[in-house]
Amino acid sequence: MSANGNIPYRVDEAVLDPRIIDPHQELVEYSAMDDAEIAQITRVLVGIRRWRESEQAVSFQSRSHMRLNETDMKALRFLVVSKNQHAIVTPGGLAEHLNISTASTTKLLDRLSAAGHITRCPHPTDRRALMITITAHTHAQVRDTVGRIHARRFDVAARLTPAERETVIGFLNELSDAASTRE
Amino acid sequence: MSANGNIPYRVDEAVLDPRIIDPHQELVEYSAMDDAEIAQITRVLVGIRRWRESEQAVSFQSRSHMRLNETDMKALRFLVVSKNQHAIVTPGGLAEHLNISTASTTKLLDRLSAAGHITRCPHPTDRRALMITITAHTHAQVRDTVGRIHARRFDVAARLTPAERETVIGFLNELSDAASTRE
DNA sequence: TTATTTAGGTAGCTAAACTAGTAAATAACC
DNA sequence: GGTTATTTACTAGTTTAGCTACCTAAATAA
Repeated sequence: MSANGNIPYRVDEAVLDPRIIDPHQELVEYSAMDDAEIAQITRVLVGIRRWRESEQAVSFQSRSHMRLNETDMKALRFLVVSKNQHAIVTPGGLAEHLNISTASTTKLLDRLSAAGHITRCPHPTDRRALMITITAHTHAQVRDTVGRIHARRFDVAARLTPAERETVIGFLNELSDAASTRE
Repeated sequence: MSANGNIPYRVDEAVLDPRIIDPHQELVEYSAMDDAEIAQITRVLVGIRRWRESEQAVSFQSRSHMRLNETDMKALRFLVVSKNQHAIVTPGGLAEHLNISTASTTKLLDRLSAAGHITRCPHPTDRRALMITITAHTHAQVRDTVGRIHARRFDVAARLTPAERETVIGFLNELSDAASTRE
């Protein structure tokens, strides 16, 4: 395991090294830096991990509250968004969005329909197709959940100064670029 | 749906409003702000979403490369981390970490064992229990993957100035706090 | 008008979770 | 010290949610 970019790294026997950087004992060495700087960078990485974990926890909570699996929840979110856009959702379109087969989508719609979350209606123009409509109650429920999360993020971003926002935007974009680069 | 914090929000009919804030047409109104500020905040939110998506993509890539499902990969990561900490992993401990039953863990270990990723060894002190050890090849492989991701994040954080890092740390921590607060 | 494609559904299969119950080892209690 | 309770991993059988293959009706292309 050698350097893969401009940072040499090592992730092993971390517990033997005084510069432990996160709760899971991963270690990145960067010899040109002093300990204080490494400690600060470590706090960034811990922040990333902590945020990811809290996001997962929130998503799990809302799903288990509505007794839905991940795909079914994703389907409902898609339906809410599509309704906002006045777009018609068909089983085929849903299958494409969720990356599952149309057969699995049939089962998914059976589940959501049985639970009273959606109804299958005739498509206004294509008599082969269906129009999936989310029920009023479920629409309000999902919209509220999504909106709450969104409002919280908005709130956090709103409290930053414009300059701080640019810093955060740059950081997030670099993280995304770094993650998607396969060298 | 009324205000839940200090930001009133609305997530509906977004397409009818000029201040659309993200690709999924969710909308947060904040009447005290001008459009430029809202646009900037929107870029923060888009950055968050984009990063999440790229993280998922990377995780999926590494899993499909090793032909593992999410739980199995999580198990291997846990084994690597535990090895770094010189901690013994038992099937029971693994079940607890993964939030699955011990029966499911037995099957999981069968899969990982058949693929040559782990071996079941006798526990050094408890003759009922097992000690799960990750094979050298798999250990190196997983460690490398995790290390690479980690190194990239480290690299991005390292390129920030100390002041920028504090901004990012504060932002991430506030996001985590906001997500985990259930009011 | 005929042939092909498209949309959604059915049937049956599989992976990976679950619950219930088992044998062996260990811990707790008189 | 011997009996009882608990813990550990496992087996067996069930459930959930995906898949492929195939079907019918409707729309579209030749």
